[in-house]
Amino acid sequence: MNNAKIAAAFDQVADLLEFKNSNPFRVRAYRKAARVVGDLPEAISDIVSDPERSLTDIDGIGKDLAEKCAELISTGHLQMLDDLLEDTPRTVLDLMRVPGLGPKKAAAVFSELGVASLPELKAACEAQQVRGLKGFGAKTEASILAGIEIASAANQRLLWAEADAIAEELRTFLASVESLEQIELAGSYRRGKDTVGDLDILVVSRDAAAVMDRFATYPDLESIIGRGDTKMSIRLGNGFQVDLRVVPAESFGAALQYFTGSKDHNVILRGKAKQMGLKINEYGVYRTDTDEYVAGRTEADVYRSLGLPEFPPELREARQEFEWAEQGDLPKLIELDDMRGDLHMHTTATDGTASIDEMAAAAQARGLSYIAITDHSQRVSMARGLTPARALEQWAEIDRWNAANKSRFLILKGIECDILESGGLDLPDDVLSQADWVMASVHYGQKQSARQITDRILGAIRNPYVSAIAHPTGRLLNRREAYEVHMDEVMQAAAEYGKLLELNANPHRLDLNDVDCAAAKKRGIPIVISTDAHSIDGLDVMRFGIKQARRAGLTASDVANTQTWAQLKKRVGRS
DNA sequence: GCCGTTTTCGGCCCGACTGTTTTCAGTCG
Repeated sequence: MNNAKIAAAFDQVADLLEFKNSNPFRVRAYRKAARVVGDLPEAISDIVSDPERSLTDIDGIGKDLAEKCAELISTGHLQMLDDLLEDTPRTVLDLMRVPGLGPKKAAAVFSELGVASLPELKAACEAQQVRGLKGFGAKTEASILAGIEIASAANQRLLWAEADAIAEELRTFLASVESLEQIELAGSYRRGKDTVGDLDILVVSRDAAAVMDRFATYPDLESIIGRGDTKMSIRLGNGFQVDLRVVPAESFGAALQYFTGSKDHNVILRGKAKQMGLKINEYGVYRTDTDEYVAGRTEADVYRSLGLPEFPPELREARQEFEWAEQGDLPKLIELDDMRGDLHMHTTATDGTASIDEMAAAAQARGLSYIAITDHSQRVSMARGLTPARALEQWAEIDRWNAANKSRFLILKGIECDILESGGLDLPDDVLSQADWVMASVHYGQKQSARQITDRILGAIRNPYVSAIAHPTGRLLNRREAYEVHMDEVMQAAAEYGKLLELNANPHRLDLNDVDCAAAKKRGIPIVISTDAHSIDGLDVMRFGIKQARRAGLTASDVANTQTWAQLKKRVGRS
């Protein structure tokens, strides 16, 4: 029972309690516990089994939730959740995914009409039964009907990279409004979350109506959800929602802070304001007693008025940022310019589309001073993985390239060596020993048990020629869950054997995730951020990895490939 | 259900918008 599963159980309890119209603060307690457990950079089970420690030391975990964690770990079940599920079928939770249908209205259709799933809801709307309920009308019924399709869509969240493309397009589109003075995107997009549920645009304009009119003509607009004096929401063709808010200039910083969130970060901020005799909303910071405006023009002003540093958006997750600020050691987060090398990429030798020479030129053009060519090994037959002979042949070619190019740019002889299903590596040690840089990764047998997969990875870590584990959990965002793996054991071994872990910057992977990267940092394991490029353009995904690294609180010194190869070489045991 | 240099009880962030109302509840972020 890992942290993610405990968090999922608590989240489900929160959903069901909310549906049952329980005390909203109790619901919030479960939600907060789910988040705190999910964000924790160490295993709950480790804390439970340590007699010196107590879960109640974790903020948001009291006596009751500590016991529920212990119950989940020892039995694999939560009696309370099982009981709740007996009262309420799991499918009713789908009802609350319909925009406009919250817990109250969902409960009403369930208890009054016996509607327990999206298809039943659709039928009830079409039979015009829903409009008869108290608090419902024909318009509500119509909007529910329209919303069912949105709720049925499997993936509501976009990859950050996809959201980024839309965000930049919208920014350009709205920038042509003459009265527009400032524009910024907020929300989880600005915080750099790996997936984004919607976009929040903030603008300052003398003429709000002009901005909204322009917004209403956005080419990909599917429907207008609502429009008021200061707020307008639209839905795009892909179902993605975009909110636009027009705020006065003296409130821009406060609004940006407010709508960037996260919600939990803001709750803490408000609490702190309250203690100082201040109140804070999206219009600014005000004195509680006199309502006098204190700050709001810039985010820095808002935070300063509360005696806090301007947190980078990526850190605003109510994890450790307030603690860091208090101790005065908010980390100086890594930036794209800190990167000196890229240690994971493919060429035409396997499934890439560019040659070694082309990849080297493209990497140089991007300001890097070294790369590792890491084509697949033979087991990955679909990609024509390299046999020992072909690997040695490629490395000889790289030697010739380095000899011929007297520039300071360096190509490393690398390999992405498959960790076989049966354990062990896909290439013999006498071949691996001739590489400068060996990444080991799991591609097959991802459905094996956590024990099997963990042992395979531990075996790779113990191999003296392996430098790093690539995409350590195998997840593909919106497509495939991470395989089962005991990450705490992997990290312990990585720390012990001096091996590195990858943060794969491909926007579909972003693997390790932010929480695991933070855990690695805590254990002193260097992270290598790499693009896994299969083409020249593939080298440009580095910035997505940097975003995620920042969310983990990583600095340049936590990331191995901010160093020169001469420095890094010592770390990975090459002489 | 959590939490405590105002507290072990009584708080727990706050405002915009919509639809159904006729002063407000529900939803959302």
